[in-house]
Amino acid sequence: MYQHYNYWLSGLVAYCFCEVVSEQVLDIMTSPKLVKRVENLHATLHEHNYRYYVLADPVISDQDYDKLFQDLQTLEHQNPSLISTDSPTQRVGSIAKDRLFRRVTHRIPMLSLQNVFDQQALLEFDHRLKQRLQSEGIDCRVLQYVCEPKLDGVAISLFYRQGRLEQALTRGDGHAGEDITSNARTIRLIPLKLRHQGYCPGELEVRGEVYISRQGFEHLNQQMLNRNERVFANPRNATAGSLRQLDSGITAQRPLLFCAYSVGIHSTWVNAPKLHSQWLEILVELGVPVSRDYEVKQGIEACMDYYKQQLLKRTTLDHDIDGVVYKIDDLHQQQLLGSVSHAPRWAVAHKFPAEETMSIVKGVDYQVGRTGVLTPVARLKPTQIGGVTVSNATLHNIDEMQRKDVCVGDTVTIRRAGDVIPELISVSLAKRPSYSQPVPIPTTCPVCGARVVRFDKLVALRCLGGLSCKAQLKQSIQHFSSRKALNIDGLGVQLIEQLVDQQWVRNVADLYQLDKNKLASLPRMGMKSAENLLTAIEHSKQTTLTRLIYGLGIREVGEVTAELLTRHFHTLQALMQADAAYLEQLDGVGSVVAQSITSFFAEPHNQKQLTDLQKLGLVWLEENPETSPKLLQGQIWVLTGRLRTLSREQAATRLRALGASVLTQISSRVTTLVVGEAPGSKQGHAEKLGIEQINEAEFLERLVST
DNA sequence: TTGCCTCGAGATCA
DNA sequence: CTCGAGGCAA
Repeated sequence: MYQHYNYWLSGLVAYCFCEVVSEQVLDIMTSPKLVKRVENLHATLHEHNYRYYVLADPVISDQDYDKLFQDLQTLEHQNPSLISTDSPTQRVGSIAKDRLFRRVTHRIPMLSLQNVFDQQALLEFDHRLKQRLQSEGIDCRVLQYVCEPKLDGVAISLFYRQGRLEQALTRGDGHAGEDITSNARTIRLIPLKLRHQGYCPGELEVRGEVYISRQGFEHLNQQMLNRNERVFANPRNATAGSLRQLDSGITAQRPLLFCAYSVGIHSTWVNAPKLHSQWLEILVELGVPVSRDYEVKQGIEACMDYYKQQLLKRTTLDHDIDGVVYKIDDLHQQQLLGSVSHAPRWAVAHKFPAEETMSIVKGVDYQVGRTGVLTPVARLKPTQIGGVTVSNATLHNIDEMQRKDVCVGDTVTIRRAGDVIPELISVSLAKRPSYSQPVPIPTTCPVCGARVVRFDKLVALRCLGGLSCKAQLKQSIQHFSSRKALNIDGLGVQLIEQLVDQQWVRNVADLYQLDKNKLASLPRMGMKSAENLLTAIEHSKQTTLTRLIYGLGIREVGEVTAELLTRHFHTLQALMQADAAYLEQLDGVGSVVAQSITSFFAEPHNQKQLTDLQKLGLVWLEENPETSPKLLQGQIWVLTGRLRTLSREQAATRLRALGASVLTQISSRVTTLVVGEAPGSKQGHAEKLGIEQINEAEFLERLVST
């Protein structure tokens, strides 16, 4: 630990130096001898770093290392032209100029992992894989897995070009993450330059976890305490917080560690590995740290042994792990298995049982959601669990609450499900106090007093107050102004609360008639804030049909459906006139959604709302400019039979991307029918109506040419 | 659901 | 200095 600490200090020294150096514009003639000397120092320091961090087998003392490090610094200081970006002294750059981290798309998405919590689910996982592989003609009575501990930190991706660290990204939503290169460079376990240049692929993306050791965490918090700053709640938050610093000088002072667990994009070469475990070995040779605890196992039973072994080992480790991960070792098998939307099929996280704690139910409140659904929420005596304080736990619905038999005053067991959402597991009847009362089921809304009903067969209670219920109104407005809807910047929950309570806003249209002076009179609002808000509101008047449809908060209509409706109808007028039967024909719209849409627009009150918005100057683009050009815009396509090259879902997605609507039934409005193998009755139907029919080859041709 | 960082702006005190 | 909003990660 303290050895690591010495190295961070060296990092600090480097920080001071490069600040000075960058201001000098010296251009001293450099002798070949000097160049050689600097190169040697680079190589030596990289080698010692590698031995220290990756192999955990240093061959020189810290003092000697620091001496070499300082030699290099002195040389670079005297000869700035010799400083290269992968020099061991260049870990800390300057403060990020552009105040936000740039968003960058991952070339291969960073998926998350399926989780299992017990042996049963794990056996099913293994069984599924065998079946899938067998159907691909692979003999696989025993699957070979790579087992490794699952570190509890923050996932990142490192991109190396010609062996040099070029870009570091956070995982983000898996699709795109943030560019944290300057912060990643300060982590000493992350090589700026890979070893064995000749052998390493030209492009290599390393994926792994940034984390903090328990000791490092204690030490950091002690430091924060000494400086009178706030301490971190747990190592993971400290890690995430450190990576988000705009000043990488601060990141450099944090005891961040790194451990790689896989490879993303990479150039291929003759001896490219065939196994995941071979990749891990290559990473070690390239100087990238990987877990020392990984093992290759034959069959899922062996994996379970590994799990038990790691579970025992857990407490002795210097860092948090929340489970172990099993991956199919054979890369070809991985490829055959492929992925589902959010996770690869060939890997699974076997999670350790979540930490459980006792707490006391101080009360149960009912929360009223945007659509009026009442959700019981247990208010708990604040309790530490897994490094955070939990004081609320949702009980989901009345059935759930009654099944668990929750009473006020009960002592209960809680845990964080999936390590995120607090969950009330059970009540301890033995500890139930005599005064405890069952939680009353409300018959009226706790917010507006309107009648509460429970529709047949539905578990949910619903407040009938509609928008005259303040809770529903507040949430509708929040939804309307949210980023993906009308995007009114600066209109947060607190402000909405006040606007509604003052009765200045009774519906979304009222937002467009707010008075600046009145606004400025609110607490924590001044002239400046009021002006900014009004500008943001004004700005939101120019919007798109998709945003408007989504923002209206029609039940069952989210982002995706809103986009779908825009693509198909193009105008609000057309959407409002569509009947349920027609809507249901749209691929992606079922009877429930169709019903929701028609009943929303049938409501006179909603119709008035829309005309009011228009009168107040709201305009929307009926084509969606936020997506690529639509060459099949306005066309309606139907698919029949089996396609050889694409799944039907893939084909539909491609068509929609080009602006076409995809329906499941033939009608006179359909423009084109794609006929695959073994077509159904749709073909005959289309024939009668004289609709254009094309086969798979023509279809593919059309996809490329448009 | 909680905790963290950053930003802008209001509040407070000298 | 403090707060609210917004964004991010698990």
